[in-house]
Amino acid sequence: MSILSNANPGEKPIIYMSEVYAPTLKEDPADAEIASHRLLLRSGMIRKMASGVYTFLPLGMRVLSKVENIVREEMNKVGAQEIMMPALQPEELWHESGRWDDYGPELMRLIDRHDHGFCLGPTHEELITALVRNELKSYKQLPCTLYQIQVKFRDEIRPRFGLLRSREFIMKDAYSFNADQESLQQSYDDMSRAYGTICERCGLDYRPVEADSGQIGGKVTTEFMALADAGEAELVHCACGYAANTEAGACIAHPTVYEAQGLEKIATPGVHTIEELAAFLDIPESSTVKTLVGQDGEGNLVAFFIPGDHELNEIKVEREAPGFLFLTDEEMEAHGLHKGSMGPVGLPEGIRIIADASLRAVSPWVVGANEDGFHYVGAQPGRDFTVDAWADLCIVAVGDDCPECGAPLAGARGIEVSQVFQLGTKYSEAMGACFMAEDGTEKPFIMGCYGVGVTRTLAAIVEQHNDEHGIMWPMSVAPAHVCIIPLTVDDDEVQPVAEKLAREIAAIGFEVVVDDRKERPGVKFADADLIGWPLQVVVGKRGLENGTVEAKLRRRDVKKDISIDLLTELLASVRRAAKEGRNLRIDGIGMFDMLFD
RNA sequence: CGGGUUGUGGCUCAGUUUGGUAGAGCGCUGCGUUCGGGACGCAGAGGUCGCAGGUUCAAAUCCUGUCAACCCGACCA
Repeated sequence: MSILSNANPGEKPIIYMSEVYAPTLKEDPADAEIASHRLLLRSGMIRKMASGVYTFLPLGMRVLSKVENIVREEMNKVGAQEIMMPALQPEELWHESGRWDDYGPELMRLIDRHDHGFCLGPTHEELITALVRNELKSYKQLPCTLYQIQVKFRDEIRPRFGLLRSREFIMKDAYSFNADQESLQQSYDDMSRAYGTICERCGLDYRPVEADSGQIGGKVTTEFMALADAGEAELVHCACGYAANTEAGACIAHPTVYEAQGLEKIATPGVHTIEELAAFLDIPESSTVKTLVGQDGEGNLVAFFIPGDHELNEIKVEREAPGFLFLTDEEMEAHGLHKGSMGPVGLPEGIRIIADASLRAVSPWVVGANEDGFHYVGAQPGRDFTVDAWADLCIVAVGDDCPECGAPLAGARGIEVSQVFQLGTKYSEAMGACFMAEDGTEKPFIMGCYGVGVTRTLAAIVEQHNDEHGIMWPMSVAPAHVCIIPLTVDDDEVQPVAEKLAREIAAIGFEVVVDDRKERPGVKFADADLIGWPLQVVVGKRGLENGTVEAKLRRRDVKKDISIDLLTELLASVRRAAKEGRNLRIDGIGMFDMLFD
């Protein structure tokens, strides 16, 4: 596939910087911290209108369109059909799904003059389900996948990081309607593959990761994370390709064993935390066992046991004990529990004991003795106490075993640019969206939903492709491919050469801008680096004396004087080849790369 | 919603402690000199100092209230 996938064959119009509304900033805006926010503002691509609300200026708009088109092309390739639903959505549909009450304050609600309730859509499951329920009626019409690229609204608690977490953003959302689980899996796999391709075409270093399905519901889901320190998500990943969000990833800890002869109670004065216990015994925290007690939704007491060097994962806890809440200090007192020295041996009757699966292979344990200032070493499951259930309970940590290959996991931060879900029948059942199956029975659609944060993807690209001078756009999404910089614009030598080169390069399908502003060279160079054109071609009197121009590859930060004759010849041969219908592949910057090798 | 910080020309900030008629740099306009990595000189334009009250002869500065933005924590593409 060509990197220059958005280029149609034939000449492109040339863009003149003197006519472009692209106000660049010499200084960093005070309220921008991270690279993408800072550089998108400075390069004149976006402007803030309110907290978490941005305008796209012409250059930013060009990039946005390119990202959208990449998404659009990949969606069309897997047979999804583009539609456009309203951002303004009637309240009734949200009552049908139950989310008017469930979604919370993040839903932007409003009331029209007739006192009808509406919201600005944060997502479109309700609308799409309402759309198809009257018209998709037979299994013969399935599977069907629809998508749109549209603005979404979420009243974020705290908008931040520019486009990474905004209140109004562009999202591509797709919804598949399937007759059975097998078909859903097919749609899901197609989408996952398309999402990988989208990330690749956008030049992102990304990982598909195991994730939690959050508010949208459903069981099976994958997040696509662009690796970046500015990302809000923590993930673990492995050379074998496995990756997981730490919120949701399977955890295989390896607790270490502190050998003891038998159950032995030892005095541990002043010890209240795992850290203090490990220090007191001079053993690693991984050799201790942490006890956490709470009540499930039905009021039953539950005690969780996990390796001392790990944290309890609340999502996993919810699976084992729905409605689980930790006991307050007062409640612990009331149940005869001693904070800081709890353990499985001698727990009050009736407390259910659930232990992390990693502890199954470990015996004995170092635990609290349920007595202030005392702990047990050598506590043996089965002999000294009974574990009611074993489960995966911990937040996965760097160094834990990869569940796929067993190698130690590495840590990273990521930006969640997209996510695929298998929704199942949550919305189709709630909203009565059914079809007639082959066997003549009426069944609810099995649905999948698939989102790409388009504006977030744009920001993620900048996070991954920048240096101290500015942005380094990948060819595939750059606002234009080549910037010609005539160093003077009021003489009859430099400008005509710049014009001629611009036309020749545009003629073979590249997007060309000419920086014809009456600015000093330093200003043009600085702006070109800041905006991040993939290739710069500098035309100046000094070079013309030798018949050369200077070309600079932004991403490699290399400059080279190139003979104008040679360049013209090269461009002409590409043009000829195209005219003769020879399949000469113009793979973006690769063509220019060879000028530098 | 808790914790922290900040609101002063388009942008970045000083001035606030100790009240006394609003400053700098960048940007903008004009003229001139410059002209291969964010030039220089001269002359200009542009600010109810976030907003509302209060104290005072006098408030950017002190007091009260309020609004907004940003950063750190709990939600999410």
